[in-house]
Amino acid sequence: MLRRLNSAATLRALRDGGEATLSELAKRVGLSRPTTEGVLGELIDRGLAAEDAPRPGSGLGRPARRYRFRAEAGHALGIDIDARRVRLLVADLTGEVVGGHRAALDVQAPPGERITGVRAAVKACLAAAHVDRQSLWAVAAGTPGVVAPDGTVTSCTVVPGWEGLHLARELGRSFSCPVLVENDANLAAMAERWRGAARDADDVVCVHAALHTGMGALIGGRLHRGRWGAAGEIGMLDELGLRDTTAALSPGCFDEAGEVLDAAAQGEPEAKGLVERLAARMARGVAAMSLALDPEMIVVGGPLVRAGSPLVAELRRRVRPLCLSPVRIEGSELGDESVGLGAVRLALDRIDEDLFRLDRPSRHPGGNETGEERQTRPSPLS
Amino acid sequence: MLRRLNSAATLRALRDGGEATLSELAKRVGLSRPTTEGVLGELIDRGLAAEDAPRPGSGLGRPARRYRFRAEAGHALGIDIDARRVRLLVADLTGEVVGGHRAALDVQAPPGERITGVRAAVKACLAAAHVDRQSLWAVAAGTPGVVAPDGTVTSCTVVPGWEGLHLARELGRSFSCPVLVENDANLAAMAERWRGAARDADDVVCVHAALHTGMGALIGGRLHRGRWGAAGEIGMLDELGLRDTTAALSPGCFDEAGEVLDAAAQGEPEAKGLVERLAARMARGVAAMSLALDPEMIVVGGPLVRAGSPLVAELRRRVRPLCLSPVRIEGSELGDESVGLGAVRLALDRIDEDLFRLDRPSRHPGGNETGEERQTRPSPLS
DNA sequence: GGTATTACGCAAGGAGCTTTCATAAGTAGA
DNA sequence: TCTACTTATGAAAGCTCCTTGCGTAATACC
Repeated sequence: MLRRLNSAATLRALRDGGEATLSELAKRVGLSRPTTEGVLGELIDRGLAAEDAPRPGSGLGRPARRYRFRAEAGHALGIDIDARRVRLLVADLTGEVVGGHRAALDVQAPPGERITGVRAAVKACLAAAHVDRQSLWAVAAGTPGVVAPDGTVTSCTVVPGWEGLHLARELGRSFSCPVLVENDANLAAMAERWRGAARDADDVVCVHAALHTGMGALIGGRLHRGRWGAAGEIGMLDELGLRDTTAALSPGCFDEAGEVLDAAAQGEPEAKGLVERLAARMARGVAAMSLALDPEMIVVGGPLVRAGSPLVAELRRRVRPLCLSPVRIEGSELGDESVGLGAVRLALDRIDEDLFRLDRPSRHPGGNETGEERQTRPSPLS
Repeated sequence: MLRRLNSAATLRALRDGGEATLSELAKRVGLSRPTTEGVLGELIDRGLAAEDAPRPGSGLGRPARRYRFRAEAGHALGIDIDARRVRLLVADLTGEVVGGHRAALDVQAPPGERITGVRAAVKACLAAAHVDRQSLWAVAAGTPGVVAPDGTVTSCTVVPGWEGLHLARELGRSFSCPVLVENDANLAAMAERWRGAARDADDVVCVHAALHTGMGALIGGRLHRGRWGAAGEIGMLDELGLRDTTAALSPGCFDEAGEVLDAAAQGEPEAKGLVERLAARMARGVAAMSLALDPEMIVVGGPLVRAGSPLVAELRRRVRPLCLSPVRIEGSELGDESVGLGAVRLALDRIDEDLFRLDRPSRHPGGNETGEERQTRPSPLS
């Protein structure tokens, strides 16, 4: 009944507002103290809250007992898989990153081998962070390409053999918690809104400039995947200049492109010219997305963005005249962690969904699922 | 408290499920009969429910008292203003259209005169439908051009002098209820999802083919306006072929374009060729939107769409190969009522927002507002 | 006209939240 | 060191709202 509601509200207040005394918490939630006390007892039983040592000398009167959200009760794992490497981040329930790991992958390796590499990296990551596998409540992975709602990679040009793989199911074998798979640009967008340049924007587009430039969009603060997970792939239209973006810098070799970027960031004129031409080429694609969605801001990230690179400034200069609205355009500050961070955020969102659902308050979120289920609105019972 | 919740749930069940007896309603909502009884009494006091005559002979036992949603308690008015005419639709609280009206407007008339014309049309419409002005609980108007969140027309190429007008405020003077203003393509999208071709789709794009072709998008079943109300204006990019779409059929004259459309619908070869060429030109723009959003379906409507016109079929043929996903493309079935119907739906949504909000159950939704307020999530109190 | 059936209305019971009051556990000052 | 003040705790009483259960009312069928 309505105990659920108050329980969820209290949990949220405790987590988002940080450690608090009973009275503080009661005021924060808007409930009476005895009720809050009861709810807290329940939360402690479920392992989601814990009592801290009281702090003496912090004021007049009897010292209040202090309670905190037990962030270490569970963890979220974010995985960023691309053609050449895998990056992992583990975070506790507040989103505090408690460990990470990275490992190289062979570009030409077949999918099975690639998955094996990911599994090994996960093992190493969890060991290093001293996080028990049972303590993982959700896992999310980002990959280049289009990811269908059920977690299958339906289209991917940059990872050989990746297409058609039911990645969510494959990864799911390693875990006993929900495993989500998502397009990398989409995750980058989530990361930018969570901890990046788009922190207070509800409608965000994230340009993920890489081999092929994809984009992710957050609408109303929520990820927009599209019916088949293909939202943001506007770069498929040739005339918009988002295809083979790396090749525009250096036809053929990826590392060479990196050198061009570094040189441009240092001001080397010829390299700068190349990057500026790339920006000019990409501008129509970014503008098309901006006109389609009219976002509050656009964050430009991905491997092709280096600190001090002229790419962002040049894009800003070229895109804005094409738009109707005064959209903000900023470079990413998250570097190459954006996708991994976004994956963590996605996993945390999945955990929250379980934690705050009103129909079934479980101590430990549900079992293994190899896909995403449709959102269902809670029943309006008493 | 939680009475509000049950009250709202009961109201919704009564409205969406139709007339019912007490026990039926209780079962529908999941509450006990006495509780439902109490809630219903409250709803009757608020004028939102009424008791019907019992139906004798409809079964064994004592005849049950029957209750119904009082749809006539309030009304929603939808206004469709374009360069040449204004169309109005009035509906009751269930969305049943109870009246309509249309009037011509002078294309060259200054905004003041245009507004006066609209006011007169509203008066005529309400009189014909026998709807009292006080009975209007919300009004929505659609117009070509970009409409800012506060109801100002910030950009409009087809209605002279329209740009910069605070249309929501101007129209608001005539009413004592909330007045919303929205882009016509956006409203068309809402109409298509409500009563048109996109009835069961959550992510919908509506192509509104007119002088300038704009698009509206529904994401997750909700209208996506964008930060400045400019979402869908992807046609501003020249290379996408959505600009001056009418001119492509007949440079100069609007009526002539209509003749071309009629001729094409009847199979006249030369006209058909013109329309097909137009579709080919528009295909990239529609595909761009489809790639950007990956909608479940695209509905093609607007003045340039006639029954039997080759435009829709040709667009379908040209757009789908450019997309990654198997998007459905259908022609509108709503004709020239789509914008007006969408306006009614928007007004009804505004009414629902008041009717089902949990913090303040008012008999009569709030006073005059000349803009849209930001959505605020209900407080999580007990 | 009697009986079976279904709905209504009232009363009792229970869950959950709030208010209130006495008590406990500290700090500040004499 | 003792007293007064302040603030938190714990238990009890009271309120609201929902539910269950029972007796009564109104109709159809035989």
